[in-house]
Amino acid sequence: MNGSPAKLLQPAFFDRDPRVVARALLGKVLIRKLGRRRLTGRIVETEAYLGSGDAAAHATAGKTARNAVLWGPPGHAYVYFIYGNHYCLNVSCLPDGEAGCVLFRALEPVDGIEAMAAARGVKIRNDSDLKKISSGPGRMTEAFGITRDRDNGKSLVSSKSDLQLADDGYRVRKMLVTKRVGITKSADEPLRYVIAGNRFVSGVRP
DNA sequence: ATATCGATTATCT
DNA sequence: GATAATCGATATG
Repeated sequence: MNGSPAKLLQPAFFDRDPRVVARALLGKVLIRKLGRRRLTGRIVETEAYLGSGDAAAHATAGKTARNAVLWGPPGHAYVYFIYGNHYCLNVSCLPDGEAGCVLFRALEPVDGIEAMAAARGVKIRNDSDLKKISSGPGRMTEAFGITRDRDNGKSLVSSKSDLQLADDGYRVRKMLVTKRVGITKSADEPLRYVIAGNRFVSGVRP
């Protein structure tokens, strides 16, 4: 449990440019409700994907069955399968009819750490093993049991949803902006946002 | 410490 | 038939 009660984010939070939303999401929490238990992770790394003009975005080639959620109302989950192995979670941005999203790349485990570690198949022997739970887009979806069948198109801002985004009052001190990871097109755009110094950011750290 | 590579499948050319 | 918003294992310095 957490000291301050987490407040569910509103649809209007996501009815903005993905770059604004991606920054604003740092420090917020992702919650998976499992009966009376819950998994919680703090968002420490995001990337913005825009509409037309962003060659790296799935929206760039137009609307298809796979990416239709991107054109839907803001605050909904866009989940896709990648590299034959992994799911990635995004949240739709901008008003209904406009495409754009934020990719979640890493979470700091908060609640349900044992359950998440089990879902990932990792044993927590020491402090650094915690990073294996949800530091990476494919890792965090596995920890949360996020799949396309289960979660694609689902609202992340409904009190009835089992997957939610909320604000628990945490304040981000400093944020860094870098290039996005793992893409070949539009690879130099500064659209990745991380909480400075947070050890759960994906990749190698100094 | 960094580098390379195989896994495995939905989607698009 | 090629590619992909990745991960984990293995090899090498």
